[in-house]
Amino acid sequence: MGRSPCSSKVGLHKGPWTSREDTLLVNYIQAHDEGLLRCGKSCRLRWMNYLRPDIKRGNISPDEDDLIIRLHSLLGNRWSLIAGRLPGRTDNEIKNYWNTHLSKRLLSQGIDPNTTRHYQSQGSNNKQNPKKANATHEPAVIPKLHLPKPSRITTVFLPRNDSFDQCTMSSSQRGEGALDSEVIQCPWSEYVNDGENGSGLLSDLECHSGLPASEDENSLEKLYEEYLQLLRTDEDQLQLDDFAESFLI
DNA sequence: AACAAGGACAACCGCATATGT
DNA sequence: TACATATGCGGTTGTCCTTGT
Repeated sequence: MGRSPCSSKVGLHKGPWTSREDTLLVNYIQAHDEGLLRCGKSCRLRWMNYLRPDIKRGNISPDEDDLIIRLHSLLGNRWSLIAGRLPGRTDNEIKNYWNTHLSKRLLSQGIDPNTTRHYQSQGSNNKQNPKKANATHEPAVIPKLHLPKPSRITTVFLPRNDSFDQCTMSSSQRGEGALDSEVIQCPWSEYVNDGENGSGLLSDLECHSGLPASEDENSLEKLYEEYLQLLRTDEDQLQLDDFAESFLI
C-alpha cells in the first residue's frame, strides 16, 4: 500500500535539495510551462497508466489472458502484483480487463471469478443472474496484505517487449487522435538523467521490486524460479496456494 | 436519423503506509 | 514520538463509443 522507500531506488538523490537541483527544476518548469493545473497524484496516474513509454498497447493476448486468470486465482484482486508479472500492462488495465471481460466470461462458463472454481450445484436462477449468484455465494477469503506490497518487477526479472527499450512512442500507437503528430517522450527523463551516474526515470521504474529488504538475491532467484515453474507446468491448487502464501509472509 | 442501453476504459476517491521534519 | 505530507493501491465513478431499436 504505502510507497516503497526512496532509499531503495538506485541512483536517486535524497535529503535537502542542492542549488544545482533547484536550478534544474526551475529550468524544467520554465521549459515545459507551469500552467498544468493537475495534482501530483493525477499526473502520476496519467503517466503510469497512459503516457509511460513502456506501456504495451493493444489487445490482451491469449497468453496474457490465461496468465491473468491464473495469477488472479493465486493473488486475488491484487492488481498491481498481477500487473508486475505482465510486462507493459498496468494494474488499472488489468483490473478493467478483469471486470469487463474475464469475470463475465468465467461467470458464463459457470466459474466463480473469485476462486476460478466451478460453482457447486446451485440453483438455475444464479446462472441466469450472475450478479445475484456472485452476491449470494461465499466470497473468497483473501487475507489482507499489508507488507510487503511488491510493485513492478517486470523489467528486472522478465524479458522485455522490444518496445520497452524505446523511450518514445507515437501517439498513433495509443490511438489518440488529438496528438497524432506528436511523439511522446518520457517528460522527466532529461531532467532526471542529468546526474553523473546516468540513472533516470526508466531505471527508477525498473528498479523497485518492493520485496522485503531482508530478501537476499538468492531468495529472489528462488522466488522467481518458483514463479517460472508455476507458469511452465500445471500445478494443482495446493501448490498454487503455497506459492501465493510465499507472497504473504 | 435520433435516441437509449450497454460496454470499455480512463480517471477519481479514499485509505493505508512510508518518509521527512 | 507525533504530525504532515507523499505515494501506491484497490474500488468506484464518469465519460465516450458502439450497438440496437
